[in-house]
Amino acid sequence: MIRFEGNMPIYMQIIQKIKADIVSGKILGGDKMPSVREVSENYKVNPNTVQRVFLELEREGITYSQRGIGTFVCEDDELIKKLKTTQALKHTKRFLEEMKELGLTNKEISEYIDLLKEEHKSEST
Amino acid sequence: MIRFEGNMPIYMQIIQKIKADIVSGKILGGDKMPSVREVSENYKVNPNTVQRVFLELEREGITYSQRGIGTFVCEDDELIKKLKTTQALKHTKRFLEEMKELGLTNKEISEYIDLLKEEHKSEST
Amino acid sequence: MIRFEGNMPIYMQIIQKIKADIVSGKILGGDKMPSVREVSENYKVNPNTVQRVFLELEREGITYSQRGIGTFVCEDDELIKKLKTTQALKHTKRFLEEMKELGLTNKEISEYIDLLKEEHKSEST
Amino acid sequence: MIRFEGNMPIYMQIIQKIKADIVSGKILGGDKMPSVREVSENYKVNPNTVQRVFLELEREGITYSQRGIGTFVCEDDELIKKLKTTQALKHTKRFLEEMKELGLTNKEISEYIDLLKEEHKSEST
DNA sequence: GTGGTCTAGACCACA
DNA sequence: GTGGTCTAGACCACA
Repeated sequence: MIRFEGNMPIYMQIIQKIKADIVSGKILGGDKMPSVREVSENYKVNPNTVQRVFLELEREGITYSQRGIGTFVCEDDELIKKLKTTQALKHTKRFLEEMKELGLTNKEISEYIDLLKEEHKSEST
Repeated sequence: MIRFEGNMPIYMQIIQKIKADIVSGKILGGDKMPSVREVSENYKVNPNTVQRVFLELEREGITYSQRGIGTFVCEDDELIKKLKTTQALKHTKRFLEEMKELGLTNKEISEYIDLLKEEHKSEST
Repeated sequence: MIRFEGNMPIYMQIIQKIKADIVSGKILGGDKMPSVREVSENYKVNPNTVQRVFLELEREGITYSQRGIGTFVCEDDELIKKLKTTQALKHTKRFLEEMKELGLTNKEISEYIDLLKEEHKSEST
Repeated sequence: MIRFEGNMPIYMQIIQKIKADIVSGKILGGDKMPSVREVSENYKVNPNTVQRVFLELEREGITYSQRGIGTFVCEDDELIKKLKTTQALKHTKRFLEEMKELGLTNKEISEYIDLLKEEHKSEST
């Protein structure tokens, strides 16, 4: 169960959750996804919202749907790996740009990361 | 000139840009800010949007306005330092969350950063 | 084995394939069609779907079923020729509509065809 | 005003119409699109349906939206040209495959096209 | 005014 | 049962 946060729209939070599950191997290539109705009940969210999630995932090539049968995770493992790398690079690039913009040096950036890494450890689930 | 990106609302992007300019010393404590109209023309943006930016900056205590004279950057150096730290922590926290969600270890995160740090150096402005 | 494509429903794709096989002479008039179960296993498809395919083919007079014996391709050569023409016209009409909609002239349409005809030759099966 | 046809979903028909208008130059790069509400009233269609149309066009990079301002056609003329070529090639490829599947020769294919080209002329708007 | 998100709910094609 | 389309309508952030 997700607790939906702040400003990010619900459908995006669900997308992120699913992507994370795929990328981290909780959901495997070829797996059948739960149906729109199941996800909708599971997250207490309108089916249309889930529909949108599935549409988006399909458009990104992460899943494919077969009418009357269900929605499946793409079997192309390469694509999934690429997804992970692409996402990671995107986040890192953005982060570095933001930090540089504040006038921080590489060294200072590393210090901030080390600082919060520790916190993450101690409060980790 | 900013090229406005993706989903982040324009007013937030301008706020972030101004904060970065203050924190990195491009704009100094006590400096007069350009007028709403100037910023609006400069960025080709609706004056209402700039108005909102100024309101928010003032609410956060980063600027103060003097009726009929203009808006000025707060002279409190402490506050500016704090602003720098706050922003840096915010970016770092978000970044680590995103990377963890992809299932990346601390070590992998560091590798991504080191990878892009290098690029930043070579193509640096 | 067919790889089912995009949006066209599976049952239609199978119908089209069978029609093409009849029209091109791979299946001959009077031939016994494989059973629903065979087709279903062959294409890894739900028997209901195949049932629907057979129903439709029979409705169009392309096949006829004999209870307890099986389904047979119609022996009427005229009908098969007509089928060929009908299908060809259908495809052509649709194609021309799509191309016109893009604002292409007759000349440009011919150029596209000549271009791809060549490719088809060189990589032909 | 479009009269919506047969099986193709309304939102796709609107997308096709808009793409055709862009590709044929009726709508130019940089133009502001009519608002969701306007299109919705214009076509007597639910705003959500139009929303979906705009989403799709944006995802394909054909338009971009600015919150609170409106939706605009992408200014990249190259992209629009590419769109035209891509679409044309896609249609042609599919068409040739279908016709080959019927066992038709290149010459026969050309004959079908010439046949219908004529009709298109005589009944053209 | 303009786009974005979400709910509620109907109806359909397909398997 | 499963996904796909569409309507009606609310509420919001943004400009």
